[in-house]
Amino acid sequence: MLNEEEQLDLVFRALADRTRRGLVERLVRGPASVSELAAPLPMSLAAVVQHLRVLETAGIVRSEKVGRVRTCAIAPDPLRTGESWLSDRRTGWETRLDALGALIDSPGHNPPGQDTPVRGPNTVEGTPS
Amino acid sequence: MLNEEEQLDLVFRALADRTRRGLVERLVRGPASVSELAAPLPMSLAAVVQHLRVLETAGIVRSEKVGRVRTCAIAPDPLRTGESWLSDRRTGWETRLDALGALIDSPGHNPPGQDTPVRGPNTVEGTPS
DNA sequence: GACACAGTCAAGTGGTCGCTTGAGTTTCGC
DNA sequence: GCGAAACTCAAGCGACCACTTGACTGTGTC
Repeated sequence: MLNEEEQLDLVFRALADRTRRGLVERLVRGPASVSELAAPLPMSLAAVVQHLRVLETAGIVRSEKVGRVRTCAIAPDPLRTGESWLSDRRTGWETRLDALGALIDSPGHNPPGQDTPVRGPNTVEGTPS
Repeated sequence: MLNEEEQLDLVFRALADRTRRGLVERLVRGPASVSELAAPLPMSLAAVVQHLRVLETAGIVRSEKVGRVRTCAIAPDPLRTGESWLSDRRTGWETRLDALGALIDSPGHNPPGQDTPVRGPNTVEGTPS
């Protein structure tokens, strides 16, 4: 069990690497063995295994060994976690902007120009006494 | 100008850190100065500035200096980029699963059991001769 | 003009990352 | 049984990361 912050740490960190995103893109098209995943990549098999371990620790990939072959597949839940974090922040920002727009459109209000630095209604929000 | 892969590298790397995600969450609620952002955090101001630089390099934050105060704000486009990458992979995986489900449901088909290792219809996709 | 505020810059440090190499181990096909 | 295939493990290495400290620069206030 790991909380949401740890989960996000692992997921975003895992996806911050191009090789690992490539592995995810490949696995989205269907499961594959470690050797199949490593074949097109310009690095050692051991390196690919390490990348897979990062993805598996993040929960993005799960794998199962049968005989001498380890088969890997996507587990999409962590992707959803990252996606909804991003979506929540973005929509939060958009609704704030909308509210700000409504405020500016209200009659008798003097809207700031483009030369004015960007400032919200709650600039000193977290400021202590 | 930087291509999508570089953009994703920077965005996911920037969001892989808890402190930086915290800065984003704060900035979603409205713009703030560097000192305001640093005040509640248990680290030096210089460290916060470094985090902000990472976010700004990723394009997630933009900032403007007026007088001696630098005011930071969210720029949501990179968040969208990350969000849609995640969404595309996830939906890609889901549609593949749907197709697989339809295949299994088709009459006369012998579906694999739970004890069978996970395998798609295209396991040997990238395998060379 | 003196002083403090808000930030900037540069150097340094311990830790982690991505990758390699080399030496196992287990399993499959003959 | 024997050799090849498919990993697995561990050590090592250069680069990068998060953070600190200390010196410095521009800006507002008295």
